[in-house]
Amino acid sequence: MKWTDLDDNWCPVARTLSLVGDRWTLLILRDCFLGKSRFDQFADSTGATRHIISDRLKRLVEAGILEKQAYSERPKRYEYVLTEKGQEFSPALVAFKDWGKKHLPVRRATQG
Amino acid sequence: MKWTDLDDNWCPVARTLSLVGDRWTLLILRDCFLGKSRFDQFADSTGATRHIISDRLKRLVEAGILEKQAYSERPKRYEYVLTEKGQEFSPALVAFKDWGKKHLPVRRATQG
DNA sequence: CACCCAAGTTCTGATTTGGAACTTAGGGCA
DNA sequence: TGCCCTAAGTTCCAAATCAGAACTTGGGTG
Repeated sequence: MKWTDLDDNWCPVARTLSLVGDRWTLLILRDCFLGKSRFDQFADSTGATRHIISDRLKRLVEAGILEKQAYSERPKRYEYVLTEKGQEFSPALVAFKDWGKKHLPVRRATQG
Repeated sequence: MKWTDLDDNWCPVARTLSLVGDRWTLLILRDCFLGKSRFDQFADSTGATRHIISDRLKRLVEAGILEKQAYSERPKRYEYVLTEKGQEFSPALVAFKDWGKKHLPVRRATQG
């Protein structure tokens, strides 16, 4: 079964997972909620390869969760910002955060 | 970067994702909240291969999110039930459900 | 004995990922 | 003009993961 085969599943959880059901996608969304918006920020912050960042941003834009906006014209440069649909995803990340804080205490410091 | 390299990340969302940050793991947890508990139920319901189910159940048990309980002695048979730690993950799945219901209407019926 | 069940494990080929280098379209400055 | 810098990707190949099907284990049933 492929990733996107879940997009018409009867279950809304499964449909949601067909879009955001992977580590890197969710980390990118976390970064968006932390105010990050640029390609290199996502790459540095998540630790994913540029290849993955590129792919995931494409999916998120297609899904209408992020919007690609030019912030510079001559060198064309884009940033990615949450749409309203994307903003409304915050309860899920908050739930992840709360669960992680309670059940997965950090053992040693790492850079984010 | 590997899966489990996130388990000591400063961010609780990242640490949570190191355990449950994939499609199949989250679908298995959804099934648990729907009352399912057996290997074949997970395989049938999620559409993941038996290989994946086996691997994910192992991780979830190791992480203390599920507990393996024998429900038959002679043929030894096990089922998987949510621990309290697992139960407390429900807000995240509820958030996924709500978001999916609102933003990803189903287009055609599929079997779950 | 032949066939069925549940819970896995094993196998092989296909897909995805990781990591590093490269590209594109300029800007700064000597 | 030449050289290095930035930001946003793309490309390459080897390594890891996955899909799908078959097989295994330890019984039970007719």
